[in-house]
Amino acid sequence: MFSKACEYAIRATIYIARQSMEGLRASLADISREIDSPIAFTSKILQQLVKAEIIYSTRGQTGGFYIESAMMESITIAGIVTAIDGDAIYTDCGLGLKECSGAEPCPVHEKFAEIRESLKNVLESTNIASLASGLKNGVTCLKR
Amino acid sequence: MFSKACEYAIRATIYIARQSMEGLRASLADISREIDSPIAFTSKILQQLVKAEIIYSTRGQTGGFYIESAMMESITIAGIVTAIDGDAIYTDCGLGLKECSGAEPCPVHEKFAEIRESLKNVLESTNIASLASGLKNGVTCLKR
DNA sequence: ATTTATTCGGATATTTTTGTCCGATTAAAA
DNA sequence: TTTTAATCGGACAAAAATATCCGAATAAAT
Repeated sequence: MFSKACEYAIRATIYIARQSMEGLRASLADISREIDSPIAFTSKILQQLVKAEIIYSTRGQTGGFYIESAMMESITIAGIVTAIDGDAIYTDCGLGLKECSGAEPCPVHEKFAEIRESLKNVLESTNIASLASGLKNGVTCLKR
Repeated sequence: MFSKACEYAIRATIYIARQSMEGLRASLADISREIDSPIAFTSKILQQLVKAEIIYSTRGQTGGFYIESAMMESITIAGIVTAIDGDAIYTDCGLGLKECSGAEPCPVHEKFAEIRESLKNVLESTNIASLASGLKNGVTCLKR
């Protein structure tokens, strides 16, 4: 469904949020260990998230990544997906047609429009704060 | 959502069904032209569909690809997706975790299970006969 | 000031997906 | 029987996604 990069991005953001809830910064090494992802690749993805202003970073000793607590409820899965994979998953034709639309639809246009709509709703209504809480509770996990 | 290979597979199967409805075989050249896909790559994909017994082929002059009319209603999008992309889209964790399950869920497990379920329902309930009819009517199209 | 621990950015490598080429095989038509 | 038009199968090529390496920049601790 999502690219590997996007999967790592979502998992990393949830972990960073969990740490930020306790006032802690997360280093690249921490994140990579806790979400079980390749460290150098994860670094690139975190940089993309920083540029998209979904997470923040500071350099140097005691540096790391964090999320503003005020923002936690407004960061959605949808926002992360858009930042990393773009919005193809919401907008592109399921059969790969460039000009597929209501006027000139592919054979599965109507059915797929429904699915994409419900997917979009779920991703937009799911914020990082709630996911980080479940993680803190030990209800959910981010690796294996 | 699907791989390019799978998109071509679905479009090709619909076109072949449409032709088979009129008792015609479709050649590789026809298919590639009518669904606007790279011909040699399409050839490989058609061979996979033949092996999966979703479509049939005959060699030699006047040969080509076709679908048994008795089977048209039982060939679903879901079947084609499984043959080409496997069932990862129905079964794999949305965040890429290997052991994600109800017992040890990732943070989006419940929400994604819903989406996958509704996707699966749509793909399993959509047969090729109905899609080919829409194409024959000129309501839908397979290229551009 | 120097050391240490961190992110940033560019170049490179590997793997997977997508796509091409071409000869072998098949079967109908000439 | 030869030619022609088609699928099949293996090797190869190109592009995209995934992943690694390493030095530069930064900032706190020593």
